[in-house]
Amino acid sequence: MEYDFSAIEKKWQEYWVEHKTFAAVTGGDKPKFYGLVEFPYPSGQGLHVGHARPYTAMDVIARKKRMDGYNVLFPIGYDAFGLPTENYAIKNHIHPAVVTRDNIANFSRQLHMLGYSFDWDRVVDTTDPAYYKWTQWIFLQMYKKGLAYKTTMPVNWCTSCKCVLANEEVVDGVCERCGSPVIRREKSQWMLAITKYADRLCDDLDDVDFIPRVKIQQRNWIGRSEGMEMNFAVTTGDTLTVYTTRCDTLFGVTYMVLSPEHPILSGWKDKIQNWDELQAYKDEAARKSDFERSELNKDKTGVRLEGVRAINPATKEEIPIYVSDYVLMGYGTGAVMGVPGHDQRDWEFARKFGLPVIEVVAGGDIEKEAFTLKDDTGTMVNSGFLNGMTVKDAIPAMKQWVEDQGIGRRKTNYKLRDWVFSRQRYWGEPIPMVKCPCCGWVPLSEDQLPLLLPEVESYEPTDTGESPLSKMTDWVNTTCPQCGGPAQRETDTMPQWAGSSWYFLRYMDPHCTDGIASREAMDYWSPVDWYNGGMEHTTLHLLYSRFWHKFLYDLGVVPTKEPYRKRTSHGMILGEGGEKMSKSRGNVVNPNDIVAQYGADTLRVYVMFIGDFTKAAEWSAKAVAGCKRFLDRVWNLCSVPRTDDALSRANEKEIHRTIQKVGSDIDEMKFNTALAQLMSLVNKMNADQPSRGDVKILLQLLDPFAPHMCEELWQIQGFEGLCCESAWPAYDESKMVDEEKTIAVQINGKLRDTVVVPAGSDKDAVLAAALQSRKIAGYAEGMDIVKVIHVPDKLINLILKPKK
RNA sequence: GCCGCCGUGGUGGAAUGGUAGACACCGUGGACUUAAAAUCCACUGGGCGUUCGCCCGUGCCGGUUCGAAUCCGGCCGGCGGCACCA
Repeated sequence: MEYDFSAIEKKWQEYWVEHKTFAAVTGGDKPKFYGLVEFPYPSGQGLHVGHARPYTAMDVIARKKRMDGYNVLFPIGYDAFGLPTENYAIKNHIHPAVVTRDNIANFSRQLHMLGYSFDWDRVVDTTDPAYYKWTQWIFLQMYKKGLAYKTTMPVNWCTSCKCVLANEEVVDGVCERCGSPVIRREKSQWMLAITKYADRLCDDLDDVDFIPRVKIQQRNWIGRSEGMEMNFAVTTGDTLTVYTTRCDTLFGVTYMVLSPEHPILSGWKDKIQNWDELQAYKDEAARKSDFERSELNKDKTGVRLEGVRAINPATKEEIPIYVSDYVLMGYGTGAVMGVPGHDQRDWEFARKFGLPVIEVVAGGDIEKEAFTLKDDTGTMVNSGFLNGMTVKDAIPAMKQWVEDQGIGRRKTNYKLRDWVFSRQRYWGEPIPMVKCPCCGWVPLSEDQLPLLLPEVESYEPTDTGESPLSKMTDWVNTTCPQCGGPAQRETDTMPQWAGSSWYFLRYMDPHCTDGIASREAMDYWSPVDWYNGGMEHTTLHLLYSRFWHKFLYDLGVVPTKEPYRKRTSHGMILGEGGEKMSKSRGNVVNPNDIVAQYGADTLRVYVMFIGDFTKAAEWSAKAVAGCKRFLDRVWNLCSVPRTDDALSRANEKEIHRTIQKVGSDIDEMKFNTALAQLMSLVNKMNADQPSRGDVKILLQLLDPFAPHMCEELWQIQGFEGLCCESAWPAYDESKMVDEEKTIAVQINGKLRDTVVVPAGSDKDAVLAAALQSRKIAGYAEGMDIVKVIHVPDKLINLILKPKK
């Protein structure tokens, strides 16, 4: 018989809302648990099954934690600023706030429809002025501490969005969001000095429980390297500073290379004999985007400076200086020492320009390729006082020598760049800064916050690269907070990452009016105990929010150094056929359709059963139906009156095992095997009719996955209170043991038979039983038993040799 | 190029040193039905042989071990991240 899922699910969803069943209360005696999922961007398409997987997973965890006796905070909100809404507003001439309101209403309805146990009194919306007031406040604190600054720099400009992008938002030379080409433009931008936190963002990863992949990717992105800055004397009389991680190879330096943008070049204009050639090369490099420069990495280009040479401080020999675009101005000093014997790029460059290649570390074949060391092997040669040393010893020895000579110093470098924080768009948080002709940039005073977005007639971005706000002269023209004279507001807005960098703090106290959240609430709920989200946010949102949190920690605003104790990640749900779901492929599954056809509980069970949670999984309509069949079986089993509150003898053992397995599997996010175990238990109960006590435990164990149905059946069986508020059942290991065990019998490591023996039988007893087997006796005929390996209750392996 | 992950039936996947394929999907046969759907029961890795067995089998080749999907080395293939970062 099928159950009436639509009536049952509606009934319990309304009950939970009306009774605020899942409202979190700050404080109390219970231990707290704060489970977090990434809040959605409320797009016009509505919720996607891609949301359902991570949301259901954390809902299962949150529901189980409540049954485990935790005080659980499981909140949701909307990351609602952003381009799609703005573009939709432009196209349809609707205010983005209206679009946002409608989309949020739709998302909210869908999230309720899936039965998530969110605390609906704590919903956060980043576009709410009561929220973005505090986003602006954090920006002002950063400005006051010198972490927010405005500078003119080449930026990534998306030709379609007509907007600046952060480095992290440019993927393969195109805009991460719209796929249009990204070009370089000089623009004045607000920047956040995330690089000042680079070391802590790296080091503090040691103290958090993030999955290794996330830690590796963050460390990779930060790209810390320990090396030296070294000064090379130049024949012009000045010095050239390079950065290197391989100072041990100094004797192998046969040339220098400068970035085309290196500022020292202009000072050498009258000394460089081939200036015209150099200028032409610089002009060409300037026309290329970073992407083009790195894409053309097959063939090295460059210009040799005529009339200027450097001196190798180790060999005292004069060496040529080149300009080449493989050296980037943005990393290190914009100048490198060329060590062709031991750096592959230098090797290629030297080959192309006919430069000498000197071996200073023996062990490779520098005729064929550079001998670059990965594991500190090799011995120093042709290197004066370093000769005979291992590389491991040579590096500190050379560092010491360079410092003693006063020609260099130890230096740490990072790939991480400061965060480009301005966007030339309307639908974002206004940056609360005023430009005064007398005072320069002046922050708004905190009592002026929130600085509201003005109503504009058109949200169209401008081709000049100015925000739509720049046309709002009434809003732009203001007075200087410092001198009171006429001044102009900043018209750029913040990127979408701003609002999401601290939203988890707001959930702790979402209606707080005198701070981002009350100290009491933050002391109680911090840190987030478990944050699950997508790998695509590892180098963006996750890094940015850790940075903001550390800044707030330094201000004394938040109580912990790190925002998240534990971070896990889910795999994507792919369309049928194994491709990414997308509108253009037409393979998008809408949760509304699945819920209408099978109910929310089936969708929840399916997305948890689909496969390993951490890996990508392919949608299968057939398998969804299988999950519905499972729930129908549960319904049929549990909706008939049952008697006897004790566990039935027939099912007792399997029930205790299931309690243990489902509990540990949920804790480890192995939802698929938890459900497999529950399916086995249901199959068992179908064979051996369950008692009322059996049914009770089944409902409790299944409740996190299929909460509506379990709650209904709980009521039908007449159990007290709510199933979701009952205590997670305990298992008794002594009730799980088998009296008899089936033992695998191997001959020389190959399985030949099985025997049944009493549990806990010793080696001799098992051996005796094995030899009783006709098959085993047949194998043992005419053989000596040389050795017997016994694994208690599992296996016995007889090593046989022919009798002499 | 560097870093990381992965490779198991027709399919999704279990099993992380001890009976490979749990659980499910698909498929086949049966029961029920006037019939179909639904439901229930049985079978379901490949091959040889048919009461009962035997051989092969976790991308490929080797190694360690009494015993390897699992550990180690080397290939092949796929996915993700970073990428002229000195």
